[in-house]
Amino acid sequence: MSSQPSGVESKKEYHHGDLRRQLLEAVRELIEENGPEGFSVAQACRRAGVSTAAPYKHFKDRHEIMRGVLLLAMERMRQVMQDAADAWPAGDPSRIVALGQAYVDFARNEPGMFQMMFGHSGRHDQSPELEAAGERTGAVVKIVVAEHFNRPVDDPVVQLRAYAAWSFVHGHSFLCLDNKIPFEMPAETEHALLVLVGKAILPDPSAHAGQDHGGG
Amino acid sequence: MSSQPSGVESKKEYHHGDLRRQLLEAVRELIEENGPEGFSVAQACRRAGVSTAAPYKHFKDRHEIMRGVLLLAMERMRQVMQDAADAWPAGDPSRIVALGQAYVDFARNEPGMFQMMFGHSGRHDQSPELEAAGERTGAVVKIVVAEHFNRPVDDPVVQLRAYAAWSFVHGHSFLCLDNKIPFEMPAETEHALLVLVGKAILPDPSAHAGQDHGGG
DNA sequence: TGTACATCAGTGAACGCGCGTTCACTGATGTAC
DNA sequence: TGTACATCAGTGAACGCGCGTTCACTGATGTAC
Repeated sequence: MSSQPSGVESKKEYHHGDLRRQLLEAVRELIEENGPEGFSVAQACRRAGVSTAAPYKHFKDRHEIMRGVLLLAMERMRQVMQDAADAWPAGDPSRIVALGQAYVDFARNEPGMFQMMFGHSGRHDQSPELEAAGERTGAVVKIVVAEHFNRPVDDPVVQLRAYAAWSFVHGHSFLCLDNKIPFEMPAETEHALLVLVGKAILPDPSAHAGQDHGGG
Repeated sequence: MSSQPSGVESKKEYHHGDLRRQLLEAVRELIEENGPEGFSVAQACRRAGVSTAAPYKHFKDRHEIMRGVLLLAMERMRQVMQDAADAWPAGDPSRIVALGQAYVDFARNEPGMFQMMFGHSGRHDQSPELEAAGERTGAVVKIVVAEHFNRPVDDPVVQLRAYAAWSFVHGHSFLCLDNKIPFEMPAETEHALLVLVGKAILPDPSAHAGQDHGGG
């Protein structure tokens, strides 16, 4: 912030001043427009208004750019999920629904990023930082589920149920993006679906205990 | 079959005789090895032992090759799902679990194809034929769920519950491929998970009626 | 059965393209004195 | 405050690469007579 240039945006300067951030943003835009894999360093340069050699002052190579983009996206996702959960008091079942809704909404708002983060992984650009960011996001879900069941976070029931819930919203997100939903689903139906599956996978623990919550 | 050459495999002939099929197989292999997007027409030609111009006697362009590959994959998927369901009598709850397991197994056995079919769609290669094949696959799920609830296939309850179940196995499949499962999951735990979620999303309709199965 | 010929399914060389990355360079900035 | 200079963040031209596709061609095959 303090090292920014004088603030005259339109004035073309030799030193860009904010190129790193602007390249990451350009790549993000390109991916949203053309899909994951649908970007090139050269395109991002054109968009940022610099030569194709400029990025190499800030990044080792193409993959390091991608890792930067993914890291920011993962942090955005964690943030919207955390905010959604925080909108309800701890222990309220609506917290879980809100969390799932935030996940699906993120996928819908940033489909390119979402597909990049989950549809291509393993193959491509990974880093310890990115993995840590992913775990921080996963932790948000686990903590909310742990509160729901009033059990520790590493309890097998919490682990399994949290994973089951995540799988569901994850799958639903992908199917949304792929236009694979075989019927009309307005927002209120989607909400009802999230409530229905939420109740099914994460039943109120106080209701009827003694079921097989088991983990193997 | 009947138009095959004399059967001498190693003999190099001017006319290949089975190039179309062999190109599709080469592309499938390349995608499994290098991931979706990780293939080129040229590589497939090398693998099939023909010049890079040869494919254009059988396909209009790259996209038509892709569509061919995807169509075969979708049909394989439908087949394994149908077979898994048919291994149990109609109405048996195990039918649904077997269907889900077949879905996940397909994703694990053909990760490249699975990601190609679902992780990149919309953007790329689609066709009415492919869409129809996808609907045939979806129909397998819907029919089994309809039998389970003893309701017509187009009943809203069937539609919603079938979709919920599909979302779950779909998400689980993706998370498996991405190595995102945050704990150990041996085969029996996975089976237990499928049973658990199956029961939750598709409860025995004869048990306690009158719940909100609703569709928004 | 033998021959003429249309058709089919290959070849191999070439094309233009956009890409990621490197290179020597240059202009602006920050700092020591 | 003014100047010398190291450093930093750009430029623009060039590179080699693999790609999808086209082209004129050629050799094998099937068929009519």
